[in-house]
Amino acid sequence: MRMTPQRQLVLDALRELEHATPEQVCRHVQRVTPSVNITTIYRTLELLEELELIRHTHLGHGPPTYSLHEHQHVHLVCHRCGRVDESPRAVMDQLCGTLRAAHGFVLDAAHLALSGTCRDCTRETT
Amino acid sequence: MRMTPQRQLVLDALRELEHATPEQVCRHVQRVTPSVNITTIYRTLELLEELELIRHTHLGHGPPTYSLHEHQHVHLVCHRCGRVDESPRAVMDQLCGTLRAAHGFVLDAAHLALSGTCRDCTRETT
DNA sequence: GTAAATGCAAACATTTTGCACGATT
DNA sequence: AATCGTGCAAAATGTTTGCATTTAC
Repeated sequence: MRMTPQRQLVLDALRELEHATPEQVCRHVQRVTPSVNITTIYRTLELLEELELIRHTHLGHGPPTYSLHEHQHVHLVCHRCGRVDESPRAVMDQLCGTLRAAHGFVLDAAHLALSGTCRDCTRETT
Repeated sequence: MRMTPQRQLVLDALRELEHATPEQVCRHVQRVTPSVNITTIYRTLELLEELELIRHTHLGHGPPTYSLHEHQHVHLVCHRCGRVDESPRAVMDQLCGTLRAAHGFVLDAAHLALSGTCRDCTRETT
């Protein structure tokens, strides 16, 4: 496989943005090289994910967000304001064990976000 | 607000299907009344959700799935075979407390699914 | 009768595919 | 030269909107 400029640009973008949708990666890449097509972004993200250099997370509504593979954490999405907070993977350890025991289900804590109401929005409600 | 046949049909569909995407609801409804348009399905689902009669869950890829509001549980989605398992809400209780203490984040356990590898797929890998 | 709800067509957003052209080895 | 990667256009998918018509109250 070849390390083309486009592929390097996508990796650089994710390193800088930490996590981003395909659209956001595209805009970031196009600031440096405007000719890069969004199709290439999609194909590159897919490829880099197969190589396990990156991974994607579903935050709920809207497109998935991609990040470097080592950038592992649990995402907490507020369904009122949309804010995305992060928590260390370890908060899921106990749940992880429970699900494995009860269902044989091996949890991938980082792939899906958790949804709820963030501190600020909770305060506003009361 | 009016209880139209279409709205009743959507509720009936969700009662029978337990959880379903807008597309699946539409197909189910159209078996009885083929004239119902998918636009109406979308609008009805949105309305019924505002009334808190139903809710939706993001299982990861693909469209959201809707279910009756009282039908609350945690969804476990296998990212290898796509199978969706269910677990009682209570398995999230401890995590729920941890997140509230650490982030002030009030978890909505049912809105997003958990992703991982199901028992069968885990067995196959080994 | 009136406001609300529906159906239809078209717009929209996101992602995927086919194919010809260009770059890399 | 052969293969792999890219850009472009078009298709596919999922969802939303505008508007005329119909329906429930």
